[in-house]
This record gives sequence, structure tokens and C-alpha cells, in this order.
Amino acid sequence: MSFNFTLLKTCGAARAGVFSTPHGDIPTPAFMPVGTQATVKTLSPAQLAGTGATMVLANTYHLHLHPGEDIVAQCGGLHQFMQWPGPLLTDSGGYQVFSLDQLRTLDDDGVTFRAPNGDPIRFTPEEATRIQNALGADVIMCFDECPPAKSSYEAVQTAIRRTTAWATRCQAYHQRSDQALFAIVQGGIYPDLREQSARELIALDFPGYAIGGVSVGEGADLIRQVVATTTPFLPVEKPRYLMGIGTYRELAQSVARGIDLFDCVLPTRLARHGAALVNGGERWNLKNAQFRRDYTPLDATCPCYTCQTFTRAYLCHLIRTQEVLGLTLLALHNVTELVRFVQSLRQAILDDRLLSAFPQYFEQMDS
RNA sequence: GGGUCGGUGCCCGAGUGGUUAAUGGGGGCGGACUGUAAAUCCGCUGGCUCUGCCUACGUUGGUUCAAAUCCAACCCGACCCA
Repeated sequence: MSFNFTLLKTCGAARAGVFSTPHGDIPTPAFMPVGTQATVKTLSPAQLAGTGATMVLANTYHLHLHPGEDIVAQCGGLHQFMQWPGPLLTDSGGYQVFSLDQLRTLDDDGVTFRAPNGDPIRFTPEEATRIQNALGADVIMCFDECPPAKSSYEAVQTAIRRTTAWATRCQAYHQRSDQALFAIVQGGIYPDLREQSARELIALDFPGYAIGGVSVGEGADLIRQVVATTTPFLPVEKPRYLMGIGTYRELAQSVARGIDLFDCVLPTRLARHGAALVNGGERWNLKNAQFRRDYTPLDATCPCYTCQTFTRAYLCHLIRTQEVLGLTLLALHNVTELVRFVQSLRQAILDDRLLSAFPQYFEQMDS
């Protein structure tokens, strides 16, 4: 078997483990940078590896549009295509059901998106699975319906009904044993629907489970609540992936609830917008005048190339003059920062001191 | 010396008699960003004793109830002719 998930240590509900894939092992909990278009924006694979990232996420919908899965397959698959030798995961396009809600129509059989050039793009569970099989990531995701945070109970009921039906179809269509197909629990902010969705998907016996439908506009309190009410239903022996989450507090609290994998665009997007993640959660806009004559490193304790080499004044200059290197250097730092943060949470679990090591993130957490 | 066009807020540049402290850009200052249609998006950007007042569209004077906008002279710039 190409996939294996081994738990090394638990600390309350939190777990430290190793998720093994055909392209390498992922010490968990782990943070996955997002490389939607088969690139973590502004970072070369070598730079990405330098951040300590093990697994990287790419997107089925975007790669289907450009360059098309056939071209990726012709290049020998996604790993070869983007020259990332480590583990890869493709998201199914389910999030685009949410993010492109003005540009798609939804029915029980699937979704029709309108591409930027106007073309209709039809995604069904079978099509999303076929594309992901062709792309060849180690972990692929079921095509799900991701409803917005403000959805009514009835709308979320429909979404979990479709998500379960679609997961069944993805599972039936999926053929490659060297790819693990994960299911995605939906249910919005309604605990009973989260439980129902989890139970239905667990009955289908997937090798891993994701919590989807968070970070869709609901706010930190509800994210915490959704994670708290969903994780107890997920199988202990399988990896759990909280999709789209990447703030320090949410990462720490979710790890404490037993989440193993995370992804988030935040570190790379903030970097491209000129902001650095520092001090365990602060966001600094490096364009601000206060950094113009700041000759200290961004974070003297950070081992990344950016912090080891350059001053804040230089980063400020690059951002102000819109030099592309500025984006790269901030992305390098931000990704390193979040990868290392989750690594430090893992180490705390191994040391059996998760809550005491990071008290600042757990003060508002109910049991 | 003659002629033509032009001089607008930090910069560029609209506006050619009346909701004009004056459209847009840029720059400046700040904010947002959570499975990426995001190197994007959103504010603010003359002064003050601030529900109002003052100062502003080269300068000065004039016409008018009302002028950045019309008239005159002057100053400055670009180009053309001598």
C-alpha cells in the first residue's frame, strides 16, 4: 500500500503522526502552501523546499483550464510538470463552486462554470475525478458543494446531500491506487448537518477526511465551533484535513482538536500584497512608512533567507517600487513562518505540552 | 520684434459662466485579505477656532447676482516667422 498514516503521539485530541505517500512522508500536523496553477506564486521549487514545506496543493479547475490535464499528463504528471518531487494534493474544484458563485450554475449532477473566455466548463464528480487522475497528485479530493457561510439550513441540507452523492460517484470513478481520494465533510455552521455529513461519508470508507466549507465568510468563532463539532465524528486512524485555514490561532486550536493537515493562500497572498506574517500572528504592511528606515531584519529569529539576509528597509523599498523580488522574499518568509509554526505545534504534541507551550492561542477555547 | 498655442491642487491632466475645494490617473498615508478570476481590492489626501469659515485654477484689474471658466494688461513656457 502506497499510503499509510501512523500516529506517533497524542496530546488530548491533538495528534502528531506521519502521513506516507508515494512521493514522500509528511510529518503531521503540517501546513501545505497553495500552488493553484502548479506553482506557489513567486517561489521556485527550490525556494519552496527551503521553507520546509512537505506537501503542496494545486487546483483541478485552474489546471483543467490552463494548460489542461492532457498537457500535464504528457509531461509525466503534475510532479514532473511543476518539478515538485514531494507530495502533492489537488483540490477538486469544489471551492470554485463557492468562490465563483456568480459564474456558475449548480444542479444535482454537477456544476457548469463560465470560464474567463466565456466557455461553459462542466464539472461533475466523474469529470473532477478524471481530471485529478490525469494530473496525478498523491491526494485528490472529492468534488463537493461548498455553500457560503450565510446559507440557510435547507440550502446546506441540499449541499450535504449532493456532497455525499458526489463523493459516492467520485469513489466509484476513481481508479488509481497510487492516489488517495479524500472526502470532504460539509454542513455549514449547523452541528447536526456536520454530523450527518461526516457519518454518511465515513460509511463510504475513504482513506482521509477533510472539513470543507469553512473560511467562506463565517468568522473565526464559527470556524472554531465547526471544527469542534465535526472532529469528534472523524475516524481517529485516518488523516484529517481542515481546508483553507491559515491563521495562527485557528491553526493552533484546530491542531488541538485533532486536525492533521492545513492549507491556506494567506501567506502567499499577503506576501503579494506587501504584508509579512510576524510575531505569531501580526501582519505587517511592509509598505508602511515606518519601515523605510528600519535597518533590522524582518524577524531576527527566523531562519529563512529573507530574514537572514535583508533589512526591513530593503523589503520596504522593493515593495514600494513594485520589484518582483519583494514578493518572492515576503512569500519565502510567510510560507516558512506558517510551515514552521505548525511544525512547532507538532513538536509540542510530541513533547506533551501543546496547551502550555502556546497559551496565547488557547485562552478562548472551550472544551 | 511679430504670430500661434499654453500656464489647474505634490506631479500629470479634465473642466471653458452657477450643487466646483474643483472628474481621472500617479504619488503619498492607511486598511482589508483564510480549499487564489487577488503582484488585488477599499478608504483618506488645501488650511482652520470644522454642522461653518478661509485660501485656491500664472499675476493684476474688469464684466456679472455669480468667474478656473468671459474681457484687458502684464509675467512665464513651447513652437513658428523675422
